[in-house]
Amino acid sequence: MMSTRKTEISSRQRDILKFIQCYLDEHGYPPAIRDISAGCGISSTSVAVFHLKKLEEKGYIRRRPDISRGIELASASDREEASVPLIGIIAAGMPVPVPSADTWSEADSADLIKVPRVLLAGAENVYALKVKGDSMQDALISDGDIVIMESAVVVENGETAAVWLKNEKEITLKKVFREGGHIRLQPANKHYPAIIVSAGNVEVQGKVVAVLRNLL
Amino acid sequence: MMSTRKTEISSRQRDILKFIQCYLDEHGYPPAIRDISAGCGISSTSVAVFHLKKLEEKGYIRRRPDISRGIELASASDREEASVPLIGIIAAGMPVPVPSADTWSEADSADLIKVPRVLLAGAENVYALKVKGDSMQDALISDGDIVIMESAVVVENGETAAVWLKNEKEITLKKVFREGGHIRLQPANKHYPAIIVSAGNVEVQGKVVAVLRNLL
DNA sequence: TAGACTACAGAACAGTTGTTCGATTGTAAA
DNA sequence: TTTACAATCGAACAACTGTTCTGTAGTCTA
Repeated sequence: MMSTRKTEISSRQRDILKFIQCYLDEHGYPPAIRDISAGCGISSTSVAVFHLKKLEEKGYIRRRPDISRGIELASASDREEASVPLIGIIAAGMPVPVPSADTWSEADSADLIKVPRVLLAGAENVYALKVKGDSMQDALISDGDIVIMESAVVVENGETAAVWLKNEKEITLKKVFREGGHIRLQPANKHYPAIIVSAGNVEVQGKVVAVLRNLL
Repeated sequence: MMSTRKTEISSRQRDILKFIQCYLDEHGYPPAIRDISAGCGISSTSVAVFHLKKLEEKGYIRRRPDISRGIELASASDREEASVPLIGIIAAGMPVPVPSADTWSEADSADLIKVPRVLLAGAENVYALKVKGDSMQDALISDGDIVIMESAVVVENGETAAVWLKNEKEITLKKVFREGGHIRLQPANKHYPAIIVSAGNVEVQGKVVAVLRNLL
């Protein structure tokens, strides 16, 4: 019963795990077994293999047999971020840019921004817009914010969307509720009033997935 | 003069570059030359080597000679995100958790969140807090938002900080301005009034670096 | 004490992988 | 046409690297 529990690892194993993370950070590719041995002061590759097996059993890493440097961290840091194209700006009196089919295939790395994948919650066909002006403070959105959008022309009740009001010729970010022929647009800031508009006056431009704000 | 300019790459080279990115995304380690050949429909490793040299000359990748899978992307996607410890919640009537010295050394991967490094703008000693309640809507911050903070006890004029008001026993996020003995706390939402407090009543808990909001 | 387990070392083997050389083809410039 | 160069193929070599085997040593438990 004194045996190590599944999630517990020895100090040597923690060393190795940390070394792998650092090496990956520094080089962009994983270390070879001999790199690990040397880096952790182990004088035999078999010892590294031994601990690597433990780490794999305990779920900290994954390995591909017979593949050089085929070590993956279970906390797969790479998979936890996505590249999203920044395709334009969003402001009150302006329709939002609409992503074209090849927005995502043409990797114009200049306009790609990194977003933690957890923020995306599995959404696909996402793109980013930079907010211009203070017209969306009722949506708790500030000038300079980055809004992550998902392509959509319909939204579920209660979801936040970028809505184009045809009559007013205005873009607004609000929670959308269908209510008997009319549509209620509810600001995120509860101190602001909801507005009721006719279904024909609204055009959903996309769902709001996330908001990034940089204060520095 | 018709020769390819430095930044231009052939379609084959773009293919290879894209393949490397995808492979890295999928596996967590770079492809071997033979993986590239197979993945791009090239039947000789020397052709891949040939194009890899071009890509390196043009600055798109870096290579380590004689190292298996020793390919680094110049756009170092890995270096573009940071892990930030999520150490607690922030709410109106509660002092914010203060990070201890070993908050950053003890990698409790459970409470680490990934943040694009561009959002950090070089800030160090950053930590994350989850916002509880709607008390900070004047700061354009919503219930459920993640606030990225930087340890600091002093702030420059105009910077946004988490401020503890001793008399009111309340946390608030505001822009801080020193104005002749007093301090003006300015909400991000311009429709809300600034408040003036005595210097002795404020205690800066940290700078606000960024805000993440997930609507889905 | 014997048995089981963890941790380590050294070495040999085999598979993976980077490198290099020679040869071929197509296009564009001299 | 000749020359130059980009792009390709095939094959062989050498280095890198993962795997495995044989030992040794220390600790804990029955």
